[in-house]
Amino acid sequence: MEKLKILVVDDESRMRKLVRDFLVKKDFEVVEAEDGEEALNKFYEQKDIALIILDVMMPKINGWEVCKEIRESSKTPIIMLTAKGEESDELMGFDIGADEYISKPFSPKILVARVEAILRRTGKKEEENLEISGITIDRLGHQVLVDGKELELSYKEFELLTYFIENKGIALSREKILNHVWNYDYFGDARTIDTHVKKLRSKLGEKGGYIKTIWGMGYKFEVGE
Amino acid sequence: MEKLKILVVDDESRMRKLVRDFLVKKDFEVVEAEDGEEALNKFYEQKDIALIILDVMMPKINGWEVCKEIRESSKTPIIMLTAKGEESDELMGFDIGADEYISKPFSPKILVARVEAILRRTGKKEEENLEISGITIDRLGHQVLVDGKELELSYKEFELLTYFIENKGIALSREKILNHVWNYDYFGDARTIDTHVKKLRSKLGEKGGYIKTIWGMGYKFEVGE
DNA sequence: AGGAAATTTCACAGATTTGCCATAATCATA
DNA sequence: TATGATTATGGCAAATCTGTGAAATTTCCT
Repeated sequence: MEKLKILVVDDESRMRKLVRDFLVKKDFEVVEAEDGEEALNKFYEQKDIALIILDVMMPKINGWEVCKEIRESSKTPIIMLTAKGEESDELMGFDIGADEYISKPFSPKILVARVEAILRRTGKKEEENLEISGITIDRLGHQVLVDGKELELSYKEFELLTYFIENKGIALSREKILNHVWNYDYFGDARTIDTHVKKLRSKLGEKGGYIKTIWGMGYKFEVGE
Repeated sequence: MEKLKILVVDDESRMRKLVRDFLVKKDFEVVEAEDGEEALNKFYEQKDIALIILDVMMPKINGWEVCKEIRESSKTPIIMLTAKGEESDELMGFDIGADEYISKPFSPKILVARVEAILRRTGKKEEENLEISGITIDRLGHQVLVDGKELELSYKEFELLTYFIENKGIALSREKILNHVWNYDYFGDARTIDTHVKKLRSKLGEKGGYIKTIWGMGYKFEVGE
């Protein structure tokens, strides 16, 4: 699977390195820029920046300007970093369309968590294959390979499994599943899901156990444990 | 999605109306109160106030008192409105746990921006993990790790523990717990909470002691002491 | 239209959870 | 320390939820 590219903009190289290290550890690809101008250039050069982490205080063009400029033509998520919780800054941050606001000093852990949360929310992996512990989902081909061998699934089964794997580790209520895998105007019985889960589990064989039941709530796809 | 409820407290009806109009335009639901007493009542009646806008100067109970009282049992964001930018006021506002401080006169636009910023900031929590002294709550995964190991909890147990930890350090009455963790239409015995606390404590092992009993009142999650 | 495959619905058995009670243990206070 | 009030606990029955197999429907092809 392609790594997601994140543009990190800060004039302090120490800060960029810090952030980069954490992001790389989480398997993102990092592009750096040390001022607003370079940031804009890199952003336009690379067409596939998935998210931007933007320091406010920078020489030449400051963070607000960069944010505004990018918002003219793109909805790429932006996280703003500002020194201390200056209120006016915060206000401006949201007004001009930043998605998040984190004040320095921050824990890299938090930053990474936010990044992941945002990317999850905006989820832009439409066309890529998903793979997890021997199960490969080929979206374009609409087929699933288990340990390299094709697994025959019906349409709904495929959609359901894909949804599970897209959201691995996340507990999904039946209602949520219904809304995503079925049409929004489906008013049938939520227990239908159970039946599909049953078939999925059985077709997945030993890997069927990855679809865990969360009693009183729904299901969750999770490997291990 | 449900509209978020905002409680607007000010003795001047003109001011309330002004604020309300702006908030309603931004698709919030507004509840009004014209003095501190009414504010507290409304706050406790409605279980789902998302944010409070609180004027300081008010008859009966003033804004500071209201803020303090609410903070005894809740972390609901509070924005204080005070006449003039008196520093002492501002300081006090933050000391007693207000989240923001806006001095009159202010532009409603600013107020709305702050409201949105705060809700954004605090609302994020849905997606983030909570961690405290070895107990990690993975909300998305609907599971709890104790010192890295998964702890099996039932649905209610999970909800209850999450609620405790979200409000760590705050004494929670049984009624309040009931209102948050149980459905609004539950009219059973408040003693049921005791039973769940019992199970939680037992499952948490030595960490079970963090759930403290507040005699005659309810419970509180607190590490140490 | 006929038939096969895919989806849903249904009902029941088996699990798990939840709420409540009785009793023991604690606490606050006179 | 005695007493009334409040909380802790173990146990139980009722309520709730899930897994399944099978039947009922719908969809899709030919």
